[in-house]
Formats: sequence, structure tokens, C-alpha cells
Amino acid sequence: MIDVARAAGVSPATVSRVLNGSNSVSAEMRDRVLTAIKKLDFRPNQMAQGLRKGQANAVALLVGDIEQTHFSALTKQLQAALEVIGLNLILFNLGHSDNRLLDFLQRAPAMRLRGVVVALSDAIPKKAGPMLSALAEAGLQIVSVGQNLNRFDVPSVVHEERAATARSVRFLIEQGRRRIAYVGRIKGSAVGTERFRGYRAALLEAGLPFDEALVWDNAFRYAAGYDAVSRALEGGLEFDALQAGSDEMAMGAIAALTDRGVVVPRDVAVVGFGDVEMGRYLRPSLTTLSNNPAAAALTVREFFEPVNGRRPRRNLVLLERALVRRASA
Amino acid sequence: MIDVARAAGVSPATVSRVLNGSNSVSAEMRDRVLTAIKKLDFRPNQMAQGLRKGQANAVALLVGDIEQTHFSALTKQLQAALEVIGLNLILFNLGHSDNRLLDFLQRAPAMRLRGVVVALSDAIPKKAGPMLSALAEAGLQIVSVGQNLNRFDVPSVVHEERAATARSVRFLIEQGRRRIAYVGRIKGSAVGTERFRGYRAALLEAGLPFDEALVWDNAFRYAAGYDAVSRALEGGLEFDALQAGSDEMAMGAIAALTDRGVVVPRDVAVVGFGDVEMGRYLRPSLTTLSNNPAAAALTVREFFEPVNGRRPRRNLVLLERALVRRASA
DNA sequence: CTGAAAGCGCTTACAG
DNA sequence: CTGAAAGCGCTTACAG
Repeated sequence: MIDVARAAGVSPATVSRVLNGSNSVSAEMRDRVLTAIKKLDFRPNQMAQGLRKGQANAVALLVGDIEQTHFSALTKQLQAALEVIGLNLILFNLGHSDNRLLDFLQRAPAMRLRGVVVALSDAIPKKAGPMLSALAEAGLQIVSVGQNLNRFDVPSVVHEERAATARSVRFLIEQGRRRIAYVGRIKGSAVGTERFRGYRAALLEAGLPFDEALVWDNAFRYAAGYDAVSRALEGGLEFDALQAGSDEMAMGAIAALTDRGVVVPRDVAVVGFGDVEMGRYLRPSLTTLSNNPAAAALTVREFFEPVNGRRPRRNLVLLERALVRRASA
Repeated sequence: MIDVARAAGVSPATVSRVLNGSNSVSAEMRDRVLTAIKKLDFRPNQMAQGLRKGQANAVALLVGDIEQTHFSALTKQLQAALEVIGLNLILFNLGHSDNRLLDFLQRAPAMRLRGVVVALSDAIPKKAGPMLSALAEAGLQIVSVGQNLNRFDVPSVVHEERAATARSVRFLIEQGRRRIAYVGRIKGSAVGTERFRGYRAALLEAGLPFDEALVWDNAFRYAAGYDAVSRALEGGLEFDALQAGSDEMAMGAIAALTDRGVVVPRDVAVVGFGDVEMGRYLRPSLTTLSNNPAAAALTVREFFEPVNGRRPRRNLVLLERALVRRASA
């Protein structure tokens, strides 16, 4: 920076001012500095800036499991959205582990981050609440995606869960399905629980009995869907439809049904959750509830943009889901 | 840090020394400092350390497209491996764009990174070569995963491509297949080209004709496989096997075959590439070539670990792939 | 083995 | 509008 200052015949302070877009710089000075910067191909040291400003130009993304399509799609959109406003994305794959979350929260202050994006489907452990608040207190911008964390004072952008599942189950009922099973009421999963509630509500609302035997708990991935359905069929359970808590579970479930000669959708209609790309290429193609990671990412970005004009931000942004009807239901 | 020094009754220099594991600290001092650190829950400011040391404790990961399962699986393993040695992972999703790569390379010096991991399937543009070298010159550790970049002096950990595809095509020939198509000789894709070469080599080696009409070019994803096969069938092309350049293409291809009443594997045998989890749950399940992201990540990590004892590192690490035989071929 | 001092490369009150 | 100076929180030669 000193070199630039010398080349432009100004002080380092002035260089810094044009770098930071201070408006108290004369046009002439600004031009001279800009020219020098270009000529020397100068780029300010981000660590020095960060140290001085007390904050890195980086945001941490805490993600349940980047290998799940839903999370990788969101990560892609978030990275792109934040890069636009000059923020780097530091990725922490939590692998659905509470301990790793707590660990991160402990180490976070030392990183002097600009903020953290929490993209977790799992319920947040009690202990994390105060730590989140402390971080926010310290000037970090915290935003949750996919799960409402308002009770910890964390602004959240979430998709419909309960209402979406209810809509889908209602659709199944309209198609004449009566014994509708649900895979994905996962212990400790905030979204799994929400979706399950929508399922149950739709059932009761339609005057159908709610049968615990038709609710299967497990993880969110393929194997979980496959195993749950396999066990159900072995156990002689009868059902004519299945609502899954994720597309991956749904696809695993369809494999299990197919392996036992159960035809989808003739014998059992299946609806997934999340509209993963593969669902379109499955045969029968997967009926599912849509997801809008791009909109979520853009909304998250707003929280990191400089606020001009005191425009208050909503603490909770709700994104809609549509029932994407395809061949499996 | 000054607080810690005061609490321990030592100088900040000593605190720094125990923090950095310098061995020229007496046991007693060390204990006092450690106690004070624990009591005050002190964590050194990473930005200050980075500024002083001239390097952040972060590595950038350049990835083709995090939404492709292959990349997300690798990313997950890399993040975990690097975290073990205290390195943060800054994610840059390139979306297969040359411009974004060049852009990053330009901005990289200002970030003072510890290193960068290049995980790209696309051929590297000429201009990137010198920039990569310049970064390495500046003390960054650069490692390529998935593509051999030794010609730019970048150590690389790669999986078999050509040999693996050849193995798979040989297998198809042994099964009696004679008209074997290939989807995935993608212009600009380094790995796509390599895989294609293995395909052609196996054909010629077996004395089978190589037919350009049976080689389809496109992107790596589902739609590419679907569209290529749809067009081939519409064009009346005949083939009894298909080697795909990725699992996603293979699954898209299978959808297209199914839609036109072509039965897999009876009429057309299909082999994918990469052993994505979904392949196991497709019906028929997908025969494919394996992939070892965990081994790749661990190998990458070795390049970032402090070198003790001058143990020279290989510039090229080759990981094997196995033919994972399932129902589709 | 330990401490005082300089400095990493910036930014921002403070004067003018 | 501009510059000189202090300081962000560390680490590491340099003396002792």
C-alpha cells in the first residue's frame, strides 16, 4: 500500500480511503490512486484489513451434510450469492453431529467472522442457544436457513414444512389413498418432525385414522427409506401410499417396493420431499414437494448486505413449496 | 493475550511461545500459561496470527460443481481431513467456468492462503498455468485432485480414468456386447476425454470397430445422458451397451431407454462412472466404476502437513478404481 | 529460557 | 479534503 501511495504521490491514508470508498476524497486524488493501484496491480491484504476492522470478510456455513443433495444445492447458491458481496464462504460440514456444532460455536469467536449461516435440519441443542446469542452480541450476523431459530434471536429463512406435507397428503387422499404411511419422523430432526406433523394433521382433518404403525423413523438418506419399507413389508403391514421426509428416502423406498414386486404408483403411491434433480430421471419419476435454494440464498444475502435507510428486516422469511406432480403418485 | 500474560505473570512473548509449541519454554512457565489460558478461555485471534505469519490457516477449494455428487462427496472428505490439521476450507464453486477460475487465481494472492486444492474435471486453460506457478512460488501449497496437473508443477492425486474405463468396456465385451456406445466425451473435460480414450482403446484392442456415431458429447449431468440417448434412439442407432462418463449421465440414459421400452440390461447394458450412492437404489441397480474420495482427501492432507524429515513427496498419486458389478450390466 | 521491541499491512480518529 | 500517528493482536529475531 505504501508503494501505491508513493506512486500516486499521496499518503497511505488516502489510498485506504479510496479503497474503502470514503467520499471525503477529491476526484483528482482518487484518480491518481486508482491509476497507481491498476499499474501496480495492488490488492489489499485481506488479513490486515480483517485484523484492523476486527472482522474477516468471511462467513461460516454450517451444513448438516453436504453430501445430501438438498444441502449441496443450497451451498452452491449461498456461495454464489455471498461472493457477489465480497464474502468468502468457509464450509463446516457437521455431519449431523451436535458435538461438532458446539465445537464450532466455541471456536467461532477466535475466527472473527463476519457471520455464520446455520443450515441444519437437526434440532439445535439447548447449550447452543446462548452461544449463538453471544456470537450475535459480538457483532456476528447469524442467519438460519431451513429451520426457525427465532427463539434464539436468530433470523431465519425457512421453507414451508408442515403445510407442504399436509398439502401433499391431502392430494394423496383425494386420489383415493387411505392407508398412507410416513417415513422420516426422525428423532432430533427439526424438519422431520415438522413434516410429520403436517402428515398427521392432514390425516385427522380428513377423518382418517392416524396409525403409529405406519410411521417409520430413521435417517434421511436412501438406506433409511429402503430399510424402513423392507421391514414394513416383511412385517405384513398394508399401505397404499407413502409420504417420505426427503427425496432420497423416497427413492430408497421405491427400490424396496420394487424389489418385492410392489408396483409404484399402482399399489403404492410415493411422494418425496425436496425436488432433487434425480427424481425427474427415476422411473416412475418422483412426485415431490419443491424447494427453492436460490431464493433462500438471496434472502440470506440480504442480511449481510449493508443496511441503508434503517429498513427493518423481518425475522422470519417463509418460502413456499409446490407439489410437483410426476408419475410416482 | 496480554491478559493471559498478566494472569500468568509472564510476557506476551512467552504466551505466544507456548501457543506455538516452541520448546524453549520451561515446564513451569508453560504450566502457568496453560492454566491462565484455560481460566480466561483465551483463543488467539486467527487474523492477527495470519497477518503476522503471512498466511491464513485456510485453504481454498476450487470445485467444478458442488451439486454433482462426486464433488460433494469429495468436498465432505476434504473438509474433514483438513479440519484435523487446523485448516479452514474456503469453498469456491466454479460452475465449470474458466473465467471464474482465472478470476480466483487473480484474487488469490491477496487472500494469503495456506494453499489451494483444485478439484476440477475441466481442462485448465493455458493462462492458468503461470498463475498457478506464481502462487506456488509465493509459498502456497497447491494440490490437484482428479486431474493430473504435473505439467504446471502442481502435485496431483488422481483416480484411474483411462484404465478403469477400458476395464469396464472389456467386461462389456466379455459379456458378448458388440455395439458399445459412449456418452461423455465432453469437449473441454479432461476426465471425460481420458475416459473416452480408455473406451476406444478397449474396443480396438478387442478388434471391434470404433464408430464415431456411437460417441455422444454433452455435459456430465442427468439431462445430458437422457438427451443423448433419446436422440440416438430417435435416429435409429443400434447399440447393445452403453458406457457413461458419469453415474448421473448413466441414470439419465437409463430413463431415456426405459421411456422408449428398451430394457436394461437385456437390450442395452449400462455402466456408469463414480459409484454414486443413488446407483445402488436405482432399479436395475447401476454397475459402475468405484471412486475413493476419502483416500483422495487423506492424500491431499499429507501435502499440507508439516514435513518432518525431508521425506520427499510423490508428485503424482494414483488411486485405483474397481468395477462394481450390479444389475444394469 | 525469557523479555522488550519491532513490525506484519492495513484503517481511522485526530488535527489541520 | 489530506496526512501523521496510533493501534488492531499477534510472532520472532535480538539481547541477555
